Amino acid sequence: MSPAPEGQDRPLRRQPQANTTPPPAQAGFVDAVLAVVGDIPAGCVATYGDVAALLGSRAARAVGQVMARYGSDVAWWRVVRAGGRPPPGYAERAREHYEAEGTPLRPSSDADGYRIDLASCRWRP
DNA sequence: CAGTTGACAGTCC
DNA sequence: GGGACTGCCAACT
Repeated sequence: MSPAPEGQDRPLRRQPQANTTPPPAQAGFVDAVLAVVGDIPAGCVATYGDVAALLGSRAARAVGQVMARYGSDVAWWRVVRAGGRPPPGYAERAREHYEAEGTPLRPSSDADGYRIDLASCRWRP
């Protein structure tokens, strides 16, 4: 196929926020992340990079920040890292949700003791 | 206003 | 197959 060597991807142009006076906190990025996470069906998971990509940004880390602060109101366990690994420190809590929702897990020798089978349950918009 | 942080991803060795 | 560095973006101090 075409090599498409175009290095200039211009993926960007985040949605303009008409709101110049953010009341509680600019819910622009936050609301977007929570909305995407809320769209993930039970039994499926998405990576931080996927969520960020849906927002039109590569800010995978920013997504994690939102989850850390506002994730308490969403299914944060449905958002995992690349490689199908749950967030460090939350592996046990996430595992409870995965088993409850029927998310395909795979045994692992990692400290977490398990891994998410992204190949089978990676959510795709 | 500038620097630091942070539940990451992707590539290179 | 695993480890280290860099890049990216948004919020916090």
